[in-house]
Amino acid sequence: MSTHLNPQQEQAVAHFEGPLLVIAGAGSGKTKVVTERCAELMRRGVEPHQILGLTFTNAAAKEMRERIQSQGYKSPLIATFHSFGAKVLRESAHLLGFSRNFVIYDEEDSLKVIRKVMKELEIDDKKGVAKELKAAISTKKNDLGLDEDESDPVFLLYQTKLKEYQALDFDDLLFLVVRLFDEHPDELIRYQRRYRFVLVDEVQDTNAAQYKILKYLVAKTGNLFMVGDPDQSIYSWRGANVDHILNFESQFPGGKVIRLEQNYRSTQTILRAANHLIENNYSRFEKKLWSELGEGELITVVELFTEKEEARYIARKIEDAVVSGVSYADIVVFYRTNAQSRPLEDQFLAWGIPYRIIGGMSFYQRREIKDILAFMRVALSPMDFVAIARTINLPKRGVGEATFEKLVSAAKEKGVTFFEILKSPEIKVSATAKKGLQKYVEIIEAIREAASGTVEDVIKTTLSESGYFDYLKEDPDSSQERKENLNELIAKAREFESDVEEPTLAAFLEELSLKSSADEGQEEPNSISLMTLHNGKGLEFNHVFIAGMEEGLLPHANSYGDDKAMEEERRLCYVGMTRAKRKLTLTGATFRYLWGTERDSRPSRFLREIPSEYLEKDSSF
DNA sequence: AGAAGATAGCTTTTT
DNA sequence: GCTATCTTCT
Repeated sequence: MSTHLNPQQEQAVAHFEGPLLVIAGAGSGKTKVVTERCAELMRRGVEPHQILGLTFTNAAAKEMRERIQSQGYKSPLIATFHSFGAKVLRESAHLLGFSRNFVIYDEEDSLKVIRKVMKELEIDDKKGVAKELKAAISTKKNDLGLDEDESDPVFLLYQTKLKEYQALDFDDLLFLVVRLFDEHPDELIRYQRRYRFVLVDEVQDTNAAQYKILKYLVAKTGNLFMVGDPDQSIYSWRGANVDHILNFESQFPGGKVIRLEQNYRSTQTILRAANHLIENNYSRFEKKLWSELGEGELITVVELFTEKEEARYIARKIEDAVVSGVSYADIVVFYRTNAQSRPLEDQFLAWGIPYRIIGGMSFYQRREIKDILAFMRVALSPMDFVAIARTINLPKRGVGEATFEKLVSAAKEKGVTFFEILKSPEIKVSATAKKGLQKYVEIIEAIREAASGTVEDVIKTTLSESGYFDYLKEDPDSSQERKENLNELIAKAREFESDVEEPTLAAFLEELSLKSSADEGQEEPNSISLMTLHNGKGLEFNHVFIAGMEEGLLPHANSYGDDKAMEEERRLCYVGMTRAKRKLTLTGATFRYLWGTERDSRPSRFLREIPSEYLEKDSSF
């Protein structure tokens, strides 16, 4: 075994069978322990295909795979929960009444289904209602909070429609796996036999459905290796439940707990400050992080006048750091809300500081990308009505909503597919609509034909057959940028073609639908990073700025009066602080434009919770 | 069917 | 103040 592990790490790596919970504090070498443990299992003769590693993000899964491979081992299956769910359901969804060619709906697609459901149930589609209903369904699925005889008409109709469209939403990728295991024990046994050892990263973020899947998978062997940190639980608003960690000992009697408390990332000053902050939380799993990396510099705290001043200050400090030899890539600016990026971007542009924004609007959510992907989806999954509705009149070819609805109900009545109706000679629609529909069928069939070739060809066929570039010219302001994005999509397809063993169109579409904005663009190497605190988890930087250390922002005003939410805000701040290796700077503004009006801001309570011995006020401006 | 005007939103969002 | 979506008008 490697000698570069500390005793606790070594103990975790050496663990063989039975349940183990590793409480891994920030910067305590968590990834190293997980990958070493995988390697150690294989050294002991466990085959790679007997191991399953589960993560929350594609990035984390990729990092683990690469680290295992770099040690000369074949990587086991390391997947996100959702892509694992998709994999299971591709094998077994027929048992639940779904084709194995189901499509995966993202938030936008699902919302369209909800709006359709609301229309049919005559629910007034006021602003935000659809989103609320979607969120309620999402919570139900993630919390496994469904009654035996679920009677919510919205939920029932929504699920019926998804099945009709042969589509699953993100939550179904977990929820239906649970249902599969509930209802088909023989299927469960297959997976239990396949994966003798299960590892989970960031277990503090698991929701009830994910936890149930874990418990199912290891029910026979108990070989569950969980790594997480309750102090970094920042997704409870998405259904994550820290109790899964806190109740580990009662859930897995005889399970072992190991704490990794030595931090290899931050200076003592930063770490002690973060420790003091988090100790203000009541519900915790007590642990004490320590570091040997020296005291280092004090944490700089500055209150500027406005958000513009704040951005200017940060820009100046970045330039100072760069002049003294720090590289741009070593610097990050965190904020609580995406809206805060605007003034920062303005200043960085003015100062010529190269930056990139992580998260935010995803490439794959852009309209032109979704349009083209929708065409391809229809070619592959002719029941995908969300994609059909999106493309049938794109570009405009005289097929309006009324015509579309007429056709849909006609198909339902006659019990034939939508495309059969389109081809049937007796459809009674206007002449223009008829012509348009004919054209549409031609487009889809051309794409379907191209689908036996490369993904790149399919995209090119889609673009030319649909006349999409001409359509883009209608809006000259945006056409150039959208065109570039589409070329980027072609480039990604090419990349996919060379990276993947079986680069089918279906595989391409699945990969894209499970990809997030944070997975993109590691390309620009020498630039600072801008991101929300949520997106910072798992990362580290030499210099960390946290902007907007103000009441109302961090902690966010929506957490006032809710102790649990307030503690999560504190953890969010803690996560941000513990990203810093050497230098941490906390900034805020006295006046801030928010929603169009200027508002007074008071410094964040979290600043007062950090002992002043670790802080220095900067008054050099 | 389509486009211009009106209105209500607005925290985070691994997938 | 910005912008995504809804309504209304042609």
